[in-house]
Amino acid sequence: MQPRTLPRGRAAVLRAVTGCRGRREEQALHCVVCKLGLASDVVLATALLVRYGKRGLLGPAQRLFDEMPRRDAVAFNAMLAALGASGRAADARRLFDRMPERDRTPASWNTLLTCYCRAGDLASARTVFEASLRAATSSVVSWNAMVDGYCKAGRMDAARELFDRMGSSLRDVITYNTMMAGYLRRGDPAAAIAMFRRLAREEEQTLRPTAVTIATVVTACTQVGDFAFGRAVHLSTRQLLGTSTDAVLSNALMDMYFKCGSVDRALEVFSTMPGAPNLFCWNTVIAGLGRNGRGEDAVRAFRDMVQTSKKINAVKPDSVTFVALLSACSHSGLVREGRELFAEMLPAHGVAPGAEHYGCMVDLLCRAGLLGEAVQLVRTMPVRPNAKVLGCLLLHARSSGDGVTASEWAARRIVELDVRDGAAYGLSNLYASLQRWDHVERRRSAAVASGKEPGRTSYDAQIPHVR
DNA sequence: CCTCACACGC
Repeated sequence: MQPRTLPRGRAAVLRAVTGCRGRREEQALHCVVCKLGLASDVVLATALLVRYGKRGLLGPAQRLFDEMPRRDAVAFNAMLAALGASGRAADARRLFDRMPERDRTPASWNTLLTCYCRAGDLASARTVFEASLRAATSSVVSWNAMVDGYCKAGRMDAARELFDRMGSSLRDVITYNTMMAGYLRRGDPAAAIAMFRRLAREEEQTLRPTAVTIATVVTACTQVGDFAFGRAVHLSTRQLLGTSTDAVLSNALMDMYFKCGSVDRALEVFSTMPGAPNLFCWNTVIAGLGRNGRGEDAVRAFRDMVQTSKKINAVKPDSVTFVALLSACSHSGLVREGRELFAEMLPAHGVAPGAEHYGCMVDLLCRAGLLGEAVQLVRTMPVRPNAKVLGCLLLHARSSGDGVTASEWAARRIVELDVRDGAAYGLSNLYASLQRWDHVERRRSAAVASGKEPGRTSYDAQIPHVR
């Protein structure tokens, strides 16, 4: 049933639903839709369903779907995707089997395929893929979805096999983007760059890179440290893309420039990026300034973020923002600022300090020689101190004159840590370097006896800092 | 209105 009135209003509501972010906006728009008597509009209901589904709110999504007076293939697909996003592949399968026109809707097959991939059931995904090939409901999207499934499962060999089977006539730029992202995720940025070069070389006439392609290859350059090639890609972006950059690409470029020490170029990207910076961009800037020893500027950027957010669009600092910010204070020795920002986290910004934030503060206080205050903070913290926090304390306690009691205290807390925690196990290696053999023996035999001895961890890499 | 790709802190 199409509404007789408000056709323009309907279009405006639809645009608002597809463009909104944040759950409060969604709920408000849902109310507006109901109040305007548009709840039975399949298109609007589907748009709302998609929002809820992406947020993992399966209940409201299911209710919208159930209350639709009639359901088209798009509504079914949206519901399938919502189930998939919540890991409910079996429920998606049952809904798919109930679909009246599924043989003529390729998107449904692709959605089901993706549901299985997300649930980690690659075998079922492959079965759906092969069936869609036989049923002639497949398209390049089906191939890309299957390739992505293998990539996300870390099976790059299987992904590569499909990539080769596709041939240049079937592959599109998303196939390339998917493979590049897969290699990056597996920790092989060189292979991602090789893919990019192949795209540029072989598919020059037919395929154009997208902003995603450029963002991915720039990230790969950052990871291998090939800043020359990353810079070259940046300079030819306009020519490659034909359009200007987007927020994601700007973010990748800023990250690269910060990590190679080109603070000015990073800030230039920031100030010329299209639209208002989102949370990711602010976090990158704050972290980037911090890692380049520009703590004061990082704090200033944070203040800017909070100020501008009040006016235009609500970008609220999150947990990552404060890790970046407090680390920046720590690296630049900004004790007073760090303390103030830490104190205002929950009351002013609604972000509850977690173990990682306490870790930053302990680091900050220890570096400034305020060992007593650091111990006091760990003693009173509402979160269970983790191996990083205690390790930091122990590290600094040893080198300070009044650190004996702090050292003993931290040592006792460390012994209480869960041996199954990789970082906690790593701490026993730290003990080894400190000649605390008695503790090492006790902890190791406990770990081996319980059959839960983990492998070496990244924490080991921190040991050379101990002197 | 739906199905495939990308970005941040230790």
